[in-house]
Amino acid sequence: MEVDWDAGGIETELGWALPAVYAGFSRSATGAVADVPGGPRGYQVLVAVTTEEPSSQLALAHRLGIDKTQMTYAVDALEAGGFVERRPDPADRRVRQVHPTAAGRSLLAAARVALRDVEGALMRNLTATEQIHLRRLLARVALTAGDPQPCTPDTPKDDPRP
Amino acid sequence: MEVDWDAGGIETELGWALPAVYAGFSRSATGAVADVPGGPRGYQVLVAVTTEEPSSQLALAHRLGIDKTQMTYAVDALEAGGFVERRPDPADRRVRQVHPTAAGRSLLAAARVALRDVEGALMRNLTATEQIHLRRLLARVALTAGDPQPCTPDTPKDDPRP
DNA sequence: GGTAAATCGTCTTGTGGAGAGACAATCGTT
DNA sequence: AACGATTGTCTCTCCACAAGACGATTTACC
Repeated sequence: MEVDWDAGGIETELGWALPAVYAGFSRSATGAVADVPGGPRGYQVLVAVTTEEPSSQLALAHRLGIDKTQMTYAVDALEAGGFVERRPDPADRRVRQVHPTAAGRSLLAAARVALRDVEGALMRNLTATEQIHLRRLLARVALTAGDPQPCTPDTPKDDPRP
Repeated sequence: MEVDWDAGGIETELGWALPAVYAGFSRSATGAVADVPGGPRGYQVLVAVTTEEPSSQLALAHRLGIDKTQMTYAVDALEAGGFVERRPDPADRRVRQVHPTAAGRSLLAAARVALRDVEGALMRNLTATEQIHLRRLLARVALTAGDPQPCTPDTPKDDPRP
């Protein structure tokens, strides 16, 4: 179950490991958040609206990296289940602030627990410390992954081959 | 540019970081391997056939995690460009072994260099050591990510979502 | 030895999600 | 009050993906 890093096989490719991990996570996570209306998308919306200041659906969509048209469906599903509610912004009646309800907060707490179990199962051959490291490294990369190729002339050109 | 890990925001979710990193990588990598017929899929096939023993297309598809029908298209595109060739297996004439040509090996070498640059740009706010750590951790998780839920007796299996 | 079942690779077809565009409602500016 | 800009929703199209069918070939069984 070890990887030969000098052979240059398919395991050493980010283009193989990243989709593989993502596919495995999606498969498990979809079941873990099955109770959340809208599926994984609805879960993300629920996390954002409970941990951040209320903003417009458009800003929310841009932050979560999804299309604005899909945001409509996700909020529709959550609102139909009574987990969030749309409130017209008193300052700008075009925007609909999305607020979580008490049921939404409890649903999020339950889903979070189920998701943590799934994530632990996904990274089961990593130690607890390594899991934390992987989470932090991924989050830091994701922070700049959305920017479309900035011209960084000072990018270190050293060989990142393990 | 730092993450507040105690707030439980969206940045702390694997379900946010993983798709974000994967989307950023796909966007950049698609351009880096644009010269490879078949795109990213063709690149993966090229890596596999040059670093592993020749096997059937079906085994190759299962190893790369792609569908057998797509493997046909990928090999078709690579063969049309003269980068791989199908050889009938002398032991079993049903299977077609996929062998790389000299042009395929040089194309792979060039694409690998371009891909390493793209990957370095993606992880540009990580040190070289951290990049190596991330690669290894991802690869180790990916090794078991394909197995469908091996030993989690406390997870309810009653959710076959469509 | 002959026949039936199984396997590999290819082709055709259906399906689901994702994104672009249009449209009504609303705000800011002049 | 009039015009352009922005937000949220709806509709449409496109495309990647997978399931099934089919010919070619091998293996198992009688």
